[in-house]
Amino acid sequence: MVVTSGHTVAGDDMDDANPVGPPPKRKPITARELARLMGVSQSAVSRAFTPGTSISPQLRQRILRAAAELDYHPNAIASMLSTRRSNIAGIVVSEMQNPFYPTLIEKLSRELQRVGLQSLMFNITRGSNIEEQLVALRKYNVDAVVVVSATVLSGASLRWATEGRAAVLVNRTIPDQTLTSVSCDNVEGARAIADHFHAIGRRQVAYVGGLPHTSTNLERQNAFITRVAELGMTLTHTLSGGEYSYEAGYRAALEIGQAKRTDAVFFANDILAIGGFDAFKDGLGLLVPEDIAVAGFDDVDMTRWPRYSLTTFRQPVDAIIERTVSLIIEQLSNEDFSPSQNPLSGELLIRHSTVGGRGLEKIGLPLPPQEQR
Amino acid sequence: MVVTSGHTVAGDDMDDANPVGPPPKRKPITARELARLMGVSQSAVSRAFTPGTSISPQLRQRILRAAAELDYHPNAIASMLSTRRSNIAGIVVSEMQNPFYPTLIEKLSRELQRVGLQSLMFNITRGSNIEEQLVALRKYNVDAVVVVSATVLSGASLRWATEGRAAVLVNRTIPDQTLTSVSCDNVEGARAIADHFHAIGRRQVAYVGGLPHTSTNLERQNAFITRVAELGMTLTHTLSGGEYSYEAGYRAALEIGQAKRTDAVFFANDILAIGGFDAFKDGLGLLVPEDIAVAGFDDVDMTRWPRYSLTTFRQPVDAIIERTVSLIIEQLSNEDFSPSQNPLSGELLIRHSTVGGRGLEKIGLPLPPQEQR
DNA sequence: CTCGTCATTGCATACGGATGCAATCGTGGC
DNA sequence: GCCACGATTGCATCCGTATGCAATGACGAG
Repeated sequence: MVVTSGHTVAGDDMDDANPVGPPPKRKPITARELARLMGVSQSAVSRAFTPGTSISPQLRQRILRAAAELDYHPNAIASMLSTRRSNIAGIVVSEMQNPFYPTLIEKLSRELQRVGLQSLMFNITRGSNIEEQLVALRKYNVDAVVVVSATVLSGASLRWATEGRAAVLVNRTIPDQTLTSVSCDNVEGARAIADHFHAIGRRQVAYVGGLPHTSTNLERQNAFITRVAELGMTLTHTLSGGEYSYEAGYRAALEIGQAKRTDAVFFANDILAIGGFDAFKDGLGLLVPEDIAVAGFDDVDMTRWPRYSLTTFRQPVDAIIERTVSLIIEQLSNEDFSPSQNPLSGELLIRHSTVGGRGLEKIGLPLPPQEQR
Repeated sequence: MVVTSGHTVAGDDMDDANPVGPPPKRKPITARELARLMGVSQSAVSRAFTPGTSISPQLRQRILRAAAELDYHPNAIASMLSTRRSNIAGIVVSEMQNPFYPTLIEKLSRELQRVGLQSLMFNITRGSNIEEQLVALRKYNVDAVVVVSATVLSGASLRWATEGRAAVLVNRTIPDQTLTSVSCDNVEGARAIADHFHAIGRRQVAYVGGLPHTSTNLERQNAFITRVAELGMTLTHTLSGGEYSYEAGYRAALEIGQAKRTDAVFFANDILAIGGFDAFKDGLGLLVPEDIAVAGFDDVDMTRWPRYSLTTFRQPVDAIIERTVSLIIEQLSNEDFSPSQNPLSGELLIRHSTVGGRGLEKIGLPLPPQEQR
């Protein structure tokens, strides 16, 4: 048996001609090379870059300095393979017409980055094969999964996709509560809106929902209806916009406004509410809030625009993100971790769409001071 | 269990924030195990999952079936290490107040996913050490980088971060043009707005910019000013909002409106324009477009809301994304690829903020048919 | 019936770093 | 001056796949 180890560098010869250049680019320096150049072991290099390992401060410094000089950076892929930790969080999102979510995702991604997790986006599109898209989540071995997709995914899919890793559902739940979720307290919010309508003397109220089968929609709707009944108000309409869009809000508002027996409407989110607001004012010539009061949910930027000055229930975005990140960290470190549901308190923001000019004072520029960013 | 090693800890708080904790979870099945169970070689398993490899259809089927049964999926991390291809694109973003960008990023990420690239988000925050944040880009060995961050990053940083990999700058350029960029044709857009103002009889026009030193702002401003001069119109103001925000537009509009000698304003993006619109109407009681015409840039959703019906220059988002993705694919396959600048044509959308009710007919619902999505 | 060819499949090793364990070095105690 | 012990450092091996090359098998030509 011939053991021609080493020796012939490559099948160079003539068939070196490879027209296509599919594989690599200029190779970055590796830990081994750095080590060889410095006359130390590759282990030393590895340890120099790993906090809490056994290595003398001097050697570590020497290595770090040399690394900086030679532009060496540990290859994260290789680390992942040996440590079985990717330091990557998968963020599962789907179509978002609601500007609330891009904002949330950006902040979330920033926070995750701060604790050492990069965010890998997984866009789930309604049409295509969902299970198949989730396979990627598992293949990439992400340490954690944050699901910010209200729809599309079933509980079963989610359980499968997140099996064996840290996971948090944001603003959605699954019926059996086997997964940890963090959300705005929809019940609190919807009740607050109902209470507010009552407090300003409205008695004929309506609800306009968004995507029918989402937990956000159902929770807000049920809580609102319940509270409205408790307060002895009349529920004139319960509509579903079918989606969380401006047009859906506009359409629903036309229907409500034309019936002329409603004096306050709670839209399940701000975009719906803004569409409704425009329909009442421009489409039907009603006065807001005199003829009809309008409230939304989320507190997106636009609610603060003077045209709308929309009363809304602010989702505690920062708290949601903070809790999400800390729950993930906890799951990553605790062997035993049991799923929990985490509704977080929001805040009712009363603006001109429910309380006329007398009740609040417009300040020169669009934003009342306490709401300035 | 870990017995906290009293690590001397480099208090050198290079806050290498790493979520700590026991790495592993329940181990998924590997190719080797699958192979052993089936009595074939690990290579066979690998080949079964790699298109275009030498393996009989029968064996491939047998393996794929068994894999499905045992819930085996090739570990992407390990593949990356072997192939030196991560199939990941890094998307570099920074603070975005402009809703145009989240939308773009979502679509971009979806398209990249369609061609087999997952998107890893890199949020660059203005405050912190930028170079340090870019290191991650290199450590993760992303195959490609898409920069959608108008600001913050210098050309030098970008060149370093993207060195040796496919890269595309979206809606920004760097002076020396050593990197490929794809953007909306700002010059075309700004000229179109100027022409439009001229066509509707305006002669006293103003420009309101956003972030002063961004290429988008500079290009739009210069092209507008030039064209205005060519057409013999008077440029009454050239303001910089300082940022692309509603408030900045509002403020600038107050200043312009109070001077009472301007009859058309081009805002460098839609958010500025909407702020300006509200300032003119609510803040100053002017009529739009009768007293003053307002135009924006981007064509975000809100421009179509009936309240605003904002004339704007539509960025060819789909074309931008398509070109970006194809340029990336090209760079990934071509050894020699030279950077190019790719301005793409947009489209002037004339709406009511420049042409009164006579000129356009409002259709029942908010969106004129040809603009329905 | 024998040999060459092509199609499959297995074997061995590389990818770049992490880490258990052994080897080495420096020190203080006796 | 000798030995034990803790602090460092190096060695060898593993993480899970991909892939060049050799081995095996099937099949048609001569």
